Amino acid sequence: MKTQHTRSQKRILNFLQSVNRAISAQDIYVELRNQNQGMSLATVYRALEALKREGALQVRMLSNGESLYSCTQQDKHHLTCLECGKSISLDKCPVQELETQLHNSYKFKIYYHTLEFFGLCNICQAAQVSGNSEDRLGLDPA
Amino acid sequence: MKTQHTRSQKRILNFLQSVNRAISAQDIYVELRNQNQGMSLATVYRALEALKREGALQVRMLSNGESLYSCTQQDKHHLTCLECGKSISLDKCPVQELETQLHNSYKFKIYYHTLEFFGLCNICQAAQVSGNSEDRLGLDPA
DNA sequence: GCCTTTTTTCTACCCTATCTCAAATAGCTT
DNA sequence: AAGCTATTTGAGATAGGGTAGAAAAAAGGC
Repeated sequence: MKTQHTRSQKRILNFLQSVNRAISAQDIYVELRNQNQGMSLATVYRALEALKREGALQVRMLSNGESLYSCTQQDKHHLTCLECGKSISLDKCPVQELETQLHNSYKFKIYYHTLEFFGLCNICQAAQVSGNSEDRLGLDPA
Repeated sequence: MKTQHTRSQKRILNFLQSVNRAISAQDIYVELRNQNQGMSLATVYRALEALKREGALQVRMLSNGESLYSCTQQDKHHLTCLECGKSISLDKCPVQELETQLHNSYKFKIYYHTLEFFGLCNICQAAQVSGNSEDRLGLDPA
C-alpha cells in the first residue's frame, strides 16, 4: 500500500513522536509553526485524516468536540469526570483478547481501540453532597 | 441528590426510553417537535447536559463532532471503520471487572464506559488493495 | 393572588473542522 | 535540466454542532 508520506505528513508524524502525547489539531498547527515547520490549518487536518486512515495514528474525541491525536501505541485509556472534565490515565486494559476475536469474526483490520470510563471523580462527588454546584473547575484533560 | 427533573428533562428521558437507541441532540429536537413536545434547541442541550451529569444517560461522540445520547444501559460497543465510517454493534464486553477495580482504587463513581474499535471493514480493505480510493460510502453509523 | 426562583426561549456567537479553488510543489519523461 | 502532469498546499469562506446571555414564561411558596 502507499507508504510514502507527503512532507506535511512526515512533519506531523515526527512531531507526534517527539511529544509522545495526545494533542489537538489546532495545537499541532501552532507548535509546528513555532518550529518553522508551519503549514496551513487545512493541511494539518488533511494530513491527520490521511494518517488516521492508514492507522499511523489514533484519535480520541473530547466532549467539547475537539479531537486529540497521538501515535498508534500501547493501550492508553482514561477515566473521565463528567462534572469537571478531568481525565485520569489508566494502564490496565482487558480487551486485547476480544480484539483478536473481532478481527477473526468480522474480518475487520483493527488499528486500535478506545476505552473510556465516565462518572464522577471523588472531588466532584464531595462537592455534590455538601453545597451543590461548586461548578466546573477549569481542569485540562490529560 | 436532586432527583426531580424539569418538564424538558422528563420529555427527553421518556423519548430516549421509547426509542431505545442512541440519537443526536438535533434529532431529539426534531422528533419531540413532531410529537408536539417541542422545545428549543438550547433547552435540549441543557437538559441533556444535566442528565448526563447525573448519570441518567450516556454519550457517544462520533468523529464528525456530534454526540449520540442514549439511556444508561448494558454494554453497547462498536467496531467502526475509519474509511467508510460504518459502525457494527458488539455484544461482548470484558471490562466489567476492571470497572469495579477502578471504582475502588480511584474512588470514582463510574456511570458507564465506552469501548470502541477502529480499523478497516472488509469492504474497505478490499477497495484499498484493488483500485485505490473507491472513496467513502455514505453509510450511517449504527 | 403576589413575589421569588427556576426553567425556557430566542438570538447571537464560538470553535472545530471542511470546502473551494488557485498557486506551488513533486514526480515523470525525454 | 526543461516541460508536463498529478498531487499537495495555502488562504479564506463556509458549514455545523454546540454554547452563552438576557429577557420572557412557568412553577413554587407564602
